[in-house]
Amino acid sequence: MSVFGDVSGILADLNEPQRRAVLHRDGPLLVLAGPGSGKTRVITRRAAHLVYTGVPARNILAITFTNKAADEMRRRIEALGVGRGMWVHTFHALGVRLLREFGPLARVQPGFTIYDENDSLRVIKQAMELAGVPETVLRPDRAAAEISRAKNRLETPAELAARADRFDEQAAARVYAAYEELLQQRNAVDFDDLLMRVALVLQEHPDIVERLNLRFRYLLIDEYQDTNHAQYLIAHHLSAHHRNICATGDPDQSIYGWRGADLNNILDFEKDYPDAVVVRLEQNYRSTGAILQAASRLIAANRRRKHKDLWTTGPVGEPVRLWRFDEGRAEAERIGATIAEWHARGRPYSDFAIFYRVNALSRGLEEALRARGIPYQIARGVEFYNRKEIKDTLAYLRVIVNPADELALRRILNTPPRGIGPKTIQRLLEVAGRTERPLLEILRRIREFPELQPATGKIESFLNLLDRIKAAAAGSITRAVGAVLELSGLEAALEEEREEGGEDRLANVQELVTAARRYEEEAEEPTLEEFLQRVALVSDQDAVDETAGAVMLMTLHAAKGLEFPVVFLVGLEQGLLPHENALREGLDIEEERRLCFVGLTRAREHLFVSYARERLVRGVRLPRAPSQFLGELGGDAVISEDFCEPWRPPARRWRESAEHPAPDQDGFVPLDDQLSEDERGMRLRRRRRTCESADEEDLNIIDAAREGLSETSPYADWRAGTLVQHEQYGIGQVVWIRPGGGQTRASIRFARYGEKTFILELSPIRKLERS
DNA sequence: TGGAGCGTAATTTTT
DNA sequence: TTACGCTCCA
Repeated sequence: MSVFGDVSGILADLNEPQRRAVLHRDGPLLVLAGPGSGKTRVITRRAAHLVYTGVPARNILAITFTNKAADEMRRRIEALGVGRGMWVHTFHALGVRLLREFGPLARVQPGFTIYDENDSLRVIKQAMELAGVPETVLRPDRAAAEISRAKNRLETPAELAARADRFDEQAAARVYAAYEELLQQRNAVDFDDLLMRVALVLQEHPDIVERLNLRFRYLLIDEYQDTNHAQYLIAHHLSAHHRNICATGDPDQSIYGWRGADLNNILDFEKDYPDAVVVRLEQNYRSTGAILQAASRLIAANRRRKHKDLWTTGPVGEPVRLWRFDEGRAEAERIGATIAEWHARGRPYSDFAIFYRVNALSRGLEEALRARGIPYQIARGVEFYNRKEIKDTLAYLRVIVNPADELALRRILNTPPRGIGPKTIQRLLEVAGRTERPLLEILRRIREFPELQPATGKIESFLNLLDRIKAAAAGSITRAVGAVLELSGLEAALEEEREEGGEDRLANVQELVTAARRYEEEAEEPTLEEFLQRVALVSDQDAVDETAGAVMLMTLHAAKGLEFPVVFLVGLEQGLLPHENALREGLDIEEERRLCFVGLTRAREHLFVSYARERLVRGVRLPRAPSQFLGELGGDAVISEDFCEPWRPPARRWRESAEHPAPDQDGFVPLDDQLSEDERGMRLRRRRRTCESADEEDLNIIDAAREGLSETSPYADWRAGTLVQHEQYGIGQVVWIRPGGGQTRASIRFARYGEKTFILELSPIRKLERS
């Protein structure tokens, strides 16, 4: 049965710490797994080992963050000849399953809808209207973030209100209350609810905790560093009795703090479980010695971490290359040229990946690649299930499954156009509000309301349409999807669009039919309800296909968990990485460093990091300063190459001196960004007086970004309290001012317009001079 | 009902 | 630069 034949086979190709993690049986276990240290292997082997030694597979629960990770883990465990019956889920999918079990305890009815972020934002806008909070007071996305934060901490609207001391927090609490009301009316939950409600049920029902502890006797949690408070509590409760919790993760790869992930969950694991066994996986099987050294040096600058010594028995390999350019375009073109060259020498395109901090940087790279005919794939946002035509189609099914889902109902009422315009919808909503009945019920009873008379015919044929789809849905899910497309007129509308030379969105909805068919074939007991709930949890992240034969472009966040033979990490500039918002808020610069660390450690053989001295930011050419991180990853594992044009005055070639060694025979020179903190400080002080060479300027900018405003900044003499004049808003007073990556941000309070934040370089603001 | 025109704002986004 | 949301007009 087993592919190994006997238990010892499971352990044969593991190193010592890996083996310890696999063999550990009962009690809490923390596996601190550095990048490329074979973490997934450990988890899957551990699961297999438990089964081999007598634990029924159904008693094991493995939790991941992404569907992709869950699928991968399931696949690998099954390949070991075990795994049938094992629970391998994302936190959210587990949430759905438990919510279905808990039902009313979690305030949900059968058929409940899961609102994704877009849906949720729409409902929040409606809630803001109900709560009387105008968008000028609180932006809907801010409200959404605030509510999400509260939910992650299990705070109710009342609790948020009690804690709120700022005006916008108060407003957010009121929106939160209205939002919850709407969700309840619509029998809907958002992503955060899938965690919060489960956590609350567990907190309030010890009997359920006990039952689940009996069902799941061993818990495996991956990427533990990314858990938020709700997830932490769920994990804690689910292992409260047996305490067989195995958490794997790496504090150095925690990059979702801004989404509520709490690094303390993993840092304090040993406090939560004083008897925890801790295993460190420090041997790296992925990267060359040079890459590892650079990454290790960088991350060593962080304080909030668990120390690990990453090492490899593999070759040191090529040094990491640090490229400097005059302009972002040159950076993109150099990368394009390198890929073309290497590809001509036999490397497949799929060996290459380009990472950036913000999506906006992808454009220049795309252009450069396209110009050379290099195939590339962007691991982002053409999110299948977020496409309008897909959401339209699914909305019909949502209404069938959950008649209370007003959001979906409103979406389809006039999609495709059938003469039920905003006016009619407005009236319908008024009646629904007045009578406090669900919208669908109003439609059904349309004849009772004289003011809705003009729309009666159209509404009734719409209801008739719904009924026919519902009849089809009783057959099969595939048929239900087909019925929606045919009967609603969506298909015809898309067909027409295609014939007129538009996008082939028809192909997308046909893909949905395929997805439905696949689901029906795979699921044990397929239901439309489950199909919709499953679809709601699919993300674009799942679509990342590393083997597509193309160069991969992605953000650093999307890169986590992946690896590539050749990696380019672009835009290592102050304000980009670290991002200006992290600098400005004085927030988590350490998270930015971890992000950089994640990027570096994706590379197997070759790693290029680059920055430009000027870049087009939102159409404006701005000077850029090299990232402070460049100074931290130095050492002999890194060599610098300067692609700046020699005749450009600010970008002179490196001068030859004791401090600036001549280029070696390969044309590389070390950049003195590689100096230690102390050395740099001293050197800066020594050299500031004679600012002569390009790198000095760069260093000065870094320095300025760290210490405050550059002396040469036109805003050097602006302070909090400085009076300024804005072209539009008139006279105002500076509340705070902070530089960052060639941009100076300031918040200014105007008498009439309140406080606003500006990028001074881009705004029509000048200092008010005393006259 | 849809499109043009204008103003505004601008990380990251496992689910 | 670009994307979105809003208003106004045909």
